[in-house]
Amino acid sequence: MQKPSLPKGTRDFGPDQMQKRLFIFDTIRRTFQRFGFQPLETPAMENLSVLMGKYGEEGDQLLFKILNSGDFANGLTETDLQEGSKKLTPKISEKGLRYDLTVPFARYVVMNRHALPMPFKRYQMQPVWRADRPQKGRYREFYQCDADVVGTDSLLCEAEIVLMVHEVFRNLGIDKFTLKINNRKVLAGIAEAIGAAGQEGPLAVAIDKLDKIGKDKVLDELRERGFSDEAITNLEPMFGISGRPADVLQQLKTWLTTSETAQKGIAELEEVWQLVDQYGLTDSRLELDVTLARGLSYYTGAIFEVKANEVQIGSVSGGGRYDNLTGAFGQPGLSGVGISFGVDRIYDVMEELNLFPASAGQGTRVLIVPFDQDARTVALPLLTRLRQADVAAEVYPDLAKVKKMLDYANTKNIPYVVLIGSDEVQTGQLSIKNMVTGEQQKLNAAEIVELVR
RNA sequence: GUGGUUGUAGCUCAGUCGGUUAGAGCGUCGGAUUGUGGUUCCGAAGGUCGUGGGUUCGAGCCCCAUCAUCCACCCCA
Repeated sequence: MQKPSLPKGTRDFGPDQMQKRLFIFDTIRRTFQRFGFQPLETPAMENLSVLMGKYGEEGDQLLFKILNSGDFANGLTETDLQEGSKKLTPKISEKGLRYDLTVPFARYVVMNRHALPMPFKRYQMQPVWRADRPQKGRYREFYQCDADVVGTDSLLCEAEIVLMVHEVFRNLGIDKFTLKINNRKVLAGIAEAIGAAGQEGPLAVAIDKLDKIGKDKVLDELRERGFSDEAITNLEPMFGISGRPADVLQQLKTWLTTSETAQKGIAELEEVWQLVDQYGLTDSRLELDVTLARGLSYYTGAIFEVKANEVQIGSVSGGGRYDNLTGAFGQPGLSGVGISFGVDRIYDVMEELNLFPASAGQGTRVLIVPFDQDARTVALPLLTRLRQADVAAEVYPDLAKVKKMLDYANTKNIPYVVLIGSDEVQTGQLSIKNMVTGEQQKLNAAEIVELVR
């Protein structure tokens, strides 16, 4: 006999967990729909040609690859084997599990471009897979809830993302969150201004860690990554920037006056702020963070990241604008912007902070307990009436001891139990017991439906 | 990919210096109670001590390997 087990980094979701997860999914879905996004699903697996090269070198390594079906080794030669896994992989694997929802979306848009309304707004809530090492808040299979708009570069979309983030987290009950925003053009501008044009990638990765490891170590890392002493000296003004968003933007403007790219990024950030204001967002959690970088290489404009303030667990949501994602699939010039909610981390946050409402765990409302065969003639019609009244109801299927049946109700947290024995069958007055208070009263079927609905 | 942590009952864990028959709580099942649960009382079942090797008169405990797990780094939701 073998012990059953689960692949590393994957999990089952039992009924209790699922009910809470569905609460999260439902909350997010309602917001997406309210903002005019339409549902989309794509296959779990994609051709590797679609996936490879979209997430940078690191991303390619984290892709789960699927071994070709059938005789995958057919036609392989000794030299193939000796050339190492990198050359061997494409010969034995042509499919992979999706790594995120944005790239499959871009593929879908390109394949269906003639049929889609433009701008096209879609939401998608599906699992994605990454082959990295699991740890707290990090799984190999996890769910993302994405909303993206393609076919417009209007900054209204960025503003709407800001609004959606606020709506979702407030509806979930996560009031203490921070929505950080930055713009890749500003980062590119900084690289330009310090004389390291085109190096914004490594620059961003390093300064992203500022609040974590401090200024000195960031500078060390930049040196290691090959930035010149001159560039590092030129970066100095960045560490002095502070104040309210408007002040920060003003300081950036002055500092980066020579970079056209930076000026554009700054102007975009200003406009997003202005638009959010016009939407009338109150008590905004939006913060400007010049050190925010984000990894995925395809972002070109705004970048977002959401953190839950009271829980140490990476970001719970992230996104940004990508100007040319569909370009890789032969359709350049289509700009898009999107946001992704990480359901699993949101779940962990809500669990840790005890934020799930009691209603998120509601299952069966009424359990009917017939004492004998005869009692079923009363039980089954009542069951139907309850269900017609939209009350979640079930009957205990076996003729067991009453204790056992009431235990069942307790384990499933069922608030009402209807007990039916010979007395009840004769009089039509059924015993209904409130499992929370322990109170029991006799009511007829119609009154019971009325009480519990 | 790098570093570390922990693996003992279904779950959470204890187990002294290496010593003879490996424990507790919770849960499960049965009974007290053949029409009343969640409280109480009584009883029972449940173990390849992750796996393989080694040291020893003797290993849950020490050593090596291996697998799994969790945590941190890299990176990310």
